Amino acid sequence: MTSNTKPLESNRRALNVTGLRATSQRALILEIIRRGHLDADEIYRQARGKQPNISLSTVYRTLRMFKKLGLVEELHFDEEHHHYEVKPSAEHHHLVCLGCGRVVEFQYPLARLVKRNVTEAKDFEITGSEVRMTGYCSKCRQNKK
Amino acid sequence: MTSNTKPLESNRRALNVTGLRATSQRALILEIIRRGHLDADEIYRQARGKQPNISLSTVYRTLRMFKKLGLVEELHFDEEHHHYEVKPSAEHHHLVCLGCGRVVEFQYPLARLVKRNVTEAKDFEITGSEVRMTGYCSKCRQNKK
DNA sequence: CTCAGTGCAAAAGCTTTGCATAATA
DNA sequence: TATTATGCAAAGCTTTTGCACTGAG
Repeated sequence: MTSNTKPLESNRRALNVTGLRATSQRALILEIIRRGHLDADEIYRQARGKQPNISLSTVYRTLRMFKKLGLVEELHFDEEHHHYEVKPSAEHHHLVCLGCGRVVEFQYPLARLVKRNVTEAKDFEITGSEVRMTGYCSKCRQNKK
Repeated sequence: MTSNTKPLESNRRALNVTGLRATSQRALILEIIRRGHLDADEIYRQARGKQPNISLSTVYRTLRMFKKLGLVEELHFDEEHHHYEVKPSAEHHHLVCLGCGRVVEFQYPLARLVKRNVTEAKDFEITGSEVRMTGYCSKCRQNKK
């Protein structure tokens, strides 16, 4: 492994902060997740491009680890696989196009709004929210016509 | 109170409308889903109480079928299993307590609100939404103290 | 009588785990 | 050096599928 990149270095530092050992696998996986919403297998495939020996178990173990540490978030875009993304600082949500599969993120303080306006939520401490709205983007609607 | 007039019978009729054959298994499964959010295995277990020969495959096949027909909706309360509920007429959402696992439903026109206020959603045709907010109910917060 | 639907067993995913080896602090 | 993390293979779950049989229409 000679081809080094800067982002991996900063990921290493991010890992050190957590008290975990900063292995090349973890730095690499974190780097890959930063690039988008991926499921375990896609992460594995991309990771093998840089580190051919990496194993799927490591990917899963690392993902579970990151999730527990709050470094990444697990999403449910489709019914099959979990997807992961680095945990964003601000509450944000997803629009998923059923036509092309594109995922659009948007920010909106829905949790706060729900807490304010929904009786059932008033005595509930909301710590996380996953909002996934599905439908069709303008392009796909045009194509269907 | 509730019409004890053979719910299975009315489910049969609901099935006939769809063009499917109204088997006893399908009527039973639909009846069980009406009673709450359950995953495939729980549905299977309950179904076997009434029909000991029913198979897990039938449960899965039926669930997939119902989902395709829009009779039931698939939810993702935990990371492990899919849960199902009969498709509600009004848009509604879920609060999931991470302490006791209780699921509270609430109604609020979030899709409309998002469509109105979120730029990214303006040219998006929203056909469905799954909103799942997690946290701790008042009881569990007290217990933690 | 026909063919969609079922039960059973086997297969196919996705994810986790046990254990010996390798790498980090 | 003392552990922690990894790779590999095997096991564990949930879900799907092939096939002969059953039952609804």
